[in-house]
Amino acid sequence: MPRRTAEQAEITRAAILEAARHRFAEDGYNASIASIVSEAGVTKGALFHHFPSKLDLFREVWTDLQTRMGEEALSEARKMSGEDDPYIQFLTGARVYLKWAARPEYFKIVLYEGPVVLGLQGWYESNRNLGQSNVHRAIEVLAERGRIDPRRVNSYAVLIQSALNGAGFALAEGVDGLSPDEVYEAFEIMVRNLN
Amino acid sequence: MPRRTAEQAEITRAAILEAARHRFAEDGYNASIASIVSEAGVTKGALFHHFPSKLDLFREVWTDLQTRMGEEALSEARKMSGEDDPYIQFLTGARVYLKWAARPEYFKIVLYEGPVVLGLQGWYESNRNLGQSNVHRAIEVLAERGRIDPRRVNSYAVLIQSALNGAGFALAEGVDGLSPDEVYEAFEIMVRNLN
DNA sequence: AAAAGTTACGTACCATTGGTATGATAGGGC
DNA sequence: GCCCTATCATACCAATGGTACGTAACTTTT
Repeated sequence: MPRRTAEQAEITRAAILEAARHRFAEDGYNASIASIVSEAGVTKGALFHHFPSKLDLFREVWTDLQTRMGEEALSEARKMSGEDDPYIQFLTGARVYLKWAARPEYFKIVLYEGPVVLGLQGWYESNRNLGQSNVHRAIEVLAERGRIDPRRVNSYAVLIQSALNGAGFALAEGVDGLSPDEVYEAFEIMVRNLN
Repeated sequence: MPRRTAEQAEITRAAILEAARHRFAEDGYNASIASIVSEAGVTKGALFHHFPSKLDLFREVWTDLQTRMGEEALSEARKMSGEDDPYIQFLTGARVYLKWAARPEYFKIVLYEGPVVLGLQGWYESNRNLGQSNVHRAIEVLAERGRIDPRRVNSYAVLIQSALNGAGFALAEGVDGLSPDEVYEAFEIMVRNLN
């Protein structure tokens, strides 16, 4: 019984996306298409009608998660302080990020499988657009305020971004029983002590 | 013409390992077995005789690279200072690590594909054994010397290890045209300023 | 030294899986 | 009411990891 209404088609598409998110989070990218369409209650025909390839499907799941995390970070930063101090925004963003990193779906899909599946350049660029730019801007602000050596802005930006990234990994993995708050506190101190 | 001498067999095995390292570094884990045996000049039979599965082959390539990097770090640390100060050893290890991280084969196989292919637990454990233990020990030393708050040892260890890891990524990617020395200097300052 | 057993492969085949080609049916524009 | 096309379902294809089995040479046993 093909050719449903446009509304129905949208539901189908959403069901596939959701199922894909579940399966990818569970089994990584080698979750089979069969298992995805099975969970979504459709067939391969529907999937390949809505998405050109498995990779595109993954990319869309990835983008969706990234977007939602970014939105939460932004709205949180806005409500946090009326003024828009990039440094405070950065810290708020870091906090939100650590929270999301501990969520299995976000962690497994965006942080863990994402880079390898989507390729280095794509992932790194996206990550830079989302995170690194914030980090870089925050470090620059510190340099402008005379708190750190301007020549080390680029290096610091990379190190800080990486520390945050890996902290997300460690939290998701439950290393040493660390909590997000605990790690965030140490992170904040580390950044504050740069010079 | 089967059943070569044991010496010949070892050559075959080494050829497969080397070919696998090349192919994995080039195309990642989805480098086909066919391409590996082709480059090695043998057939699938030889490969599956020497290695139980593609995954085991990858793991062996991975381990080999890790071992060689670790040995260089160790020998470098030994020749660096007669005494064995864990903190100096840690810094030396960091330097060597950054150098290796910029090498395509090490980067692509160990850092990039490794975690996803081998699974989180395996990679993380291995990584903890190799790097994190050094990092953790170094941070502990800093705590013992009263330089940092002992309660933050675990958090700092994760953050520092991650910063180093990601710095390796960034260097291999050539982000912002950073050089290993430059990043290492910033890294050293960052660690020194912890409290 | 000949037989027996094992190692080191090569070859043919199998099962899974991403992707495609084709077809069918019903909703929407004229 | 008719036609076009969006929305799927089904049957099929190609690539790939892995296995089964064969075979010849080295090693050990007697």
